[in-house]
Amino acid sequence: MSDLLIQKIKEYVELKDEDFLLLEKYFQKKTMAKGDFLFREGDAVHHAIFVNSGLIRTFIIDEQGTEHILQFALPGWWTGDLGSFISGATTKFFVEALENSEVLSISKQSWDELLDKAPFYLDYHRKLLERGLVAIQNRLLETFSTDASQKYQQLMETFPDILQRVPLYMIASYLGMSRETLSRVRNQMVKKKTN
Amino acid sequence: MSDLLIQKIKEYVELKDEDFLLLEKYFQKKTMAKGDFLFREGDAVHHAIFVNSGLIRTFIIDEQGTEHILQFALPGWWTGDLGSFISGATTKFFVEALENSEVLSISKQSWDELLDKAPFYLDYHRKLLERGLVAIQNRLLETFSTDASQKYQQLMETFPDILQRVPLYMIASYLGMSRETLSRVRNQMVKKKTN
DNA sequence: CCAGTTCATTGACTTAAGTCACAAAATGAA
DNA sequence: TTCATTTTGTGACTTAAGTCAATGAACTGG
Repeated sequence: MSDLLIQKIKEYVELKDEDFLLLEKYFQKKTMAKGDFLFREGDAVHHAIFVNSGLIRTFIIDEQGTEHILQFALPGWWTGDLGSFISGATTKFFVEALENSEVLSISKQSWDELLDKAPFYLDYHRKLLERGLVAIQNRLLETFSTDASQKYQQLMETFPDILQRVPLYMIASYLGMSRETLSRVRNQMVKKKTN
Repeated sequence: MSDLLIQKIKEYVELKDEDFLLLEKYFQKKTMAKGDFLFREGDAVHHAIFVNSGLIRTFIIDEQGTEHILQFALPGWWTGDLGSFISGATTKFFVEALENSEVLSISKQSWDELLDKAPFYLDYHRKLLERGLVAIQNRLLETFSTDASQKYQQLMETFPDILQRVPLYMIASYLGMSRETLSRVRNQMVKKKTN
């Protein structure tokens, strides 16, 4: 079983020994090579995904053919498409491994069963949702109230590790700007520092 | 007790008669006149708010002094600041009644007790969070992939009622554009229709 | 270790949206 | 109704960011 998942759950709720024995049954380990897709636009999403190691991104492609990255999921994060997972509708997302990765996969059916049987899991899930909602709210407000340079600096502070691991054009996409703009922003910052 | 809250909960979970007797104890009715603030930046937020009637907005004011509206809460919606409510930190939000309104208020303490005692409420809350997270994700992706005109048209389709009830400069703020831009977008749409 | 791709940078130009200033409507309180 | 305030609309101009195109750097897989 994934020690990481157990560790993460413990950050939110109390876990007894028999509790994480229960978890074993529900999750399946899956390895992904860099470039593998977990699913693509149009797929039905019947699994929730927890990242054990590696790096996964979720993105959409809009009508103009432009990619927009919604999330970079590092170890300890959940990823996938919550909307499709709960509604059963086909997804608009692509989920791709940016590095060789290992994930835990749980089917919708198992998920519902687990929520039903394990109060601690329900509680964990709820707290995760609460924090997730707050985080994405903040991200939305940030897109409204900051310019390109501030967005980049903010990212550098909150997820410095991501900058080391993903190409800059993906960072730009995540921040909602063109790669050229990001390039210029970075350039400006270097100039200002050396002054 | 609020019939609306009960009705809303029933949209998500099964409710027995004794269940909504329980609810009575936890919520307090509060009336707000147009222009009243429920709380402001810097306040500690110890209550969650359910809108029974009227219209409430939540917004922040950024460093440049510009307002950014995060939400218009119509009857049946929850509002406030989830982040501060769960963490206890002071808020950056302003919550203001745009019309004379009636809300239900529940303290953090009661909230936790209710979640603990009433499994149906936990379930309702969880499902609400799930849908809320998906909705705000979609809003974020929309800000990345659409121009001013598309954003306005999208809003017209999803919340036509709001347009009747709030000044346009607030709509503009909600959509993340200046009031002048919104004015021009609307003007263009009229011209195109009459052609 | 080389060839071919992928990625980043830069300059020139375009464009969508913002800003400022003012005027015209609309609203609403006395 | 009237007067003051709030809200909306418009023109002129600015600006941040996008687009296009070309070049160079850096990986990477055989």
